[in-house]
Amino acid sequence: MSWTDERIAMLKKMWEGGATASQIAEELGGVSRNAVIGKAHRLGLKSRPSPVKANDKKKPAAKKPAAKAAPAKKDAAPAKPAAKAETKPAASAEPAAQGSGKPASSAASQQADAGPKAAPVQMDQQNLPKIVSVGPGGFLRQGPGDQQAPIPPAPPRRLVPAKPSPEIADKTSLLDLSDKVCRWPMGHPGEPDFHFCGQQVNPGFPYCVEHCGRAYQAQLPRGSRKPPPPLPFGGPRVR
DNA sequence: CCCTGATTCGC
DNA sequence: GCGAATCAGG
Repeated sequence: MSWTDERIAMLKKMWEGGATASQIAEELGGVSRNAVIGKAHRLGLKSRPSPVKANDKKKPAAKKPAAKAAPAKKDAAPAKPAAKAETKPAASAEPAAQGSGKPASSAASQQADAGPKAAPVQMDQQNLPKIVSVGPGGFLRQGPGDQQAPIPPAPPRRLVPAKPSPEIADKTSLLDLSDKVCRWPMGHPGEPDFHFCGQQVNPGFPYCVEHCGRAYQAQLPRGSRKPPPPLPFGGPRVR
């Protein structure tokens, strides 16, 4: 697989959106988690709340000199790493049946990218796992503190009907996203029919009125673990 | 164990 | 430029 513009765009979107490298790799398909990370770095998108980089030593000089040069090839290592528990190399799950055209409405799951600054959902990288509502894929969103009013969705006004705007007669692709259109994902990235809602947004929200209703449903805490990323792209994919 | 991202380095 | 191997923290 090569890094086409689309794939790179997808990578950026997801990476910036908070999706993990694994999720990105899985959605892109045909690439490993490492490939995604490597590419991300080469693209300059680096650093994000990395679990392994929590420490802020004033002396960054602390590297792994001894462990570096040698480990690459285990030169004189007497015993090889018995535990080569490398997780399965993401088998590219390409949609085999394309001709049948599956309904994308099955289950919207992915994220919808970082919304406008005014978006009710804050994208704080260090935010606390306060979960109270569910987003696109069923993943949980942040707490009320980050969400302002629970739901000021659509007051009165004549709201955009369910008919698509003329400007978005066709599918709204990843690259067509803007502050004006609903970013609710339809289907999954990487799939042939993946696109975004594209409706006119509910002013102040990243989604249209209809999807705001789905995005901001309150859901009280439960046994639900999984702090969820701010804007998880690879939401619980329905498989 | 699992997960995460970071880094290195041979290709 | 790419990504597997590896490292290292949670």
